[in-house]
Amino acid sequence: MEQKKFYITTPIYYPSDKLHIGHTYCTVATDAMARYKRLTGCDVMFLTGTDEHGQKIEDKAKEAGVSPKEFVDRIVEGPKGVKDLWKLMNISNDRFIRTTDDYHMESVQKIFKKMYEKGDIYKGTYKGKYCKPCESFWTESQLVDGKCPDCGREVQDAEEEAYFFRLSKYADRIRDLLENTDFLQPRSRVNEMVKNFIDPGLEDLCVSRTSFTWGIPVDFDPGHVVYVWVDALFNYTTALGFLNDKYHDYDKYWPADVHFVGKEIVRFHSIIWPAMLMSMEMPLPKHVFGHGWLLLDGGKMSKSKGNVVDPYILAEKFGVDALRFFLMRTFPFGSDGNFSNELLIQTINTDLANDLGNLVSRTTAMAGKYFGGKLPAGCRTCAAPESFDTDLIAMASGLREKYETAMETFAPHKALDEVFHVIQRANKYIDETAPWALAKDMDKNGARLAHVLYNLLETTRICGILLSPFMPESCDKLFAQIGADAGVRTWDSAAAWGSLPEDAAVAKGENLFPRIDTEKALAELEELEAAARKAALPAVEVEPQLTEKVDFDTFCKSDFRVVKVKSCEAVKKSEKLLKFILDDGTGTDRQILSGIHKFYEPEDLIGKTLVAIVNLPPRKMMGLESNGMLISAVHTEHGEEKLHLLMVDDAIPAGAKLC
RNA sequence: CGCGGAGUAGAGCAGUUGGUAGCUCGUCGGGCUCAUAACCCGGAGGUCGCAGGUUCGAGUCCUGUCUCCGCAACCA
Repeated sequence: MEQKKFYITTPIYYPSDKLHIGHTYCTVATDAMARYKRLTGCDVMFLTGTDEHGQKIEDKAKEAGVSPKEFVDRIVEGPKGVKDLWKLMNISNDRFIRTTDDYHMESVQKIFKKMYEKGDIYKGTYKGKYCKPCESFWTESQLVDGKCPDCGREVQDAEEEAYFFRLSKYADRIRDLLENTDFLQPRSRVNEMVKNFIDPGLEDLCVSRTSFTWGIPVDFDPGHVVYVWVDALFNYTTALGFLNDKYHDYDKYWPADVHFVGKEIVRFHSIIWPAMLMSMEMPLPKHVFGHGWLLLDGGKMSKSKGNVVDPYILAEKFGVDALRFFLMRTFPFGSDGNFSNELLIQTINTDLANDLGNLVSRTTAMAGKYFGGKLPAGCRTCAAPESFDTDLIAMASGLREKYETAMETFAPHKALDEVFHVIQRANKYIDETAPWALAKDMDKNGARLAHVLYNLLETTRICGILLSPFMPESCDKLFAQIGADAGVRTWDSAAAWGSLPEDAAVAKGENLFPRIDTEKALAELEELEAAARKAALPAVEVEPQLTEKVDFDTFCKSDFRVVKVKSCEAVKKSEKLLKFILDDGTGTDRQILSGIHKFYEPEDLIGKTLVAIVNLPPRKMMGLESNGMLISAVHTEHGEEKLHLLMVDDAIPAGAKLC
């Protein structure tokens, strides 16, 4: 029998910033699906990647003072970059495409040309609003109060020459595809697409730009670069070797079985993408699934709100598998979900620690305690089963089918729900059978006890198999503890009750999922997140230099002198102020007050040689007179204010003038 | 009337084709002691946003209405 093919993709992410928990959600879901399909015996191709062109990245690179390529290289390949994150999350992608890869760029140029030659791409003018200072084009709808959304200045009508794709030509076929097939899922997204975009009429789509250069050049018309659509969407085919020689699996894997995408890009994948494929006379992907968003406090995550969740912190703190599991278990895949640290910890404690982890722990502990880790022969069968025996066995035996139904309809949360029903049933089974009571008379009940434990191990094994796409590492550990070797970790064996050998070597190991102290963990998380926010702020910031000039005479009127600290103490009832008595070389003590207690302890400053301006008019602070001001250097580090008093060589005598 | 989604026990959420309202946490009481102070059983707590309608019967279909959220050319 020929092996079934399964081709699945994530969106290619836009590396203008670090990726967050939302991207992780989508990629973990795709990974779980890919692993599930591999488990069932499919020949799987799992693709992810990055979409690296466009104005925004060009701008960001400029800001950072590097070339666009250097900029995206850092985010994609660099430490804690995209690839790093997927490695951390144990993502099993077979390929990773970057739209700046040579083979992809070459293919895109050919595709663009082909559509042009066919007449589906034509040259026209792109009308929009132009902001001269920002050098950027905006559409009417992007404007804020009719003004440039970036700088708030007036915009003017402008036109630029551009290529357009005849999207309108395919409107009827797209409508049919959406309304009369299960191409787009979940079904609720169909209405949204049809009513929003098809009903009002599809307009032709601008597919090239001249206003920026960071893109794939249109090879037959210098000055134009391919705008996002052709460049980004066709990655799903170029990564298989379509119109290039880098890979050779296009015929094998295309069309894709499913594209997993976020709901905000459903439009591109359910309207523009199939239309372009129709134009190219290529087969369409079988499904596009638009999953929901993770929300924070009911609103969406955004950089500007400063509420993005860092997957690195969570994975390091709670473990990769726990995080993967949480994302898939908690939120219905098609709709939005409310993310919170509390919910994450609660899910880990309830499902993983209390239910699954504890089930494995108590089962393996009893197998060890009562039978030395090896059940006696004959434990698989029971002459007179109780109703709860048959109940448990029936549930576990039928689990794979329910799980499969859920997975095939892209409902991983339901699949996991089914698994945990069985796990809960198994915990109940322990209470019903009370193995510790049986163990009191091994001669009489030994065989019965062995059977009970076998049933528990077997249930655990089946659950382990079905959980392995979600938590690969942890399930391996689980299998090792219950003595399930490779032969009984298979998809087939998940529906075959009794696959576990009677003499499997059971060995209680470390707790698979330790319980988490909620209060403590939340506090620590908050600290970590605060630290991360701080680290994200610029390392060092200094005040911009003044542009206004000061004439020399004015400057000379400021009398800067070297002074020595004779005494220094905190001013009573003041948080900030220090009172200095200084030797300024005149023979008379000078008193200066300075609000720097936050940075210095008074005793540390006695005897130091500082610089002060001495001809400022006297000023009262907290009832004390200050005659002058000590000179300090100030800057900001990670958003925190820093101050250093200007300290000079102690060899300089008090009163020396600075000029 | 731009489009879409959501409003269900104290909190967070499930509820394919209409048929006795469920889950997790919390709370109260009981059981057990193998286990990660975990596990098992039971109780209290909801007029399923509001108002109508269809139906023998509606959280589930229809109409109206209120509130919240998202989208409206590239934030998963």
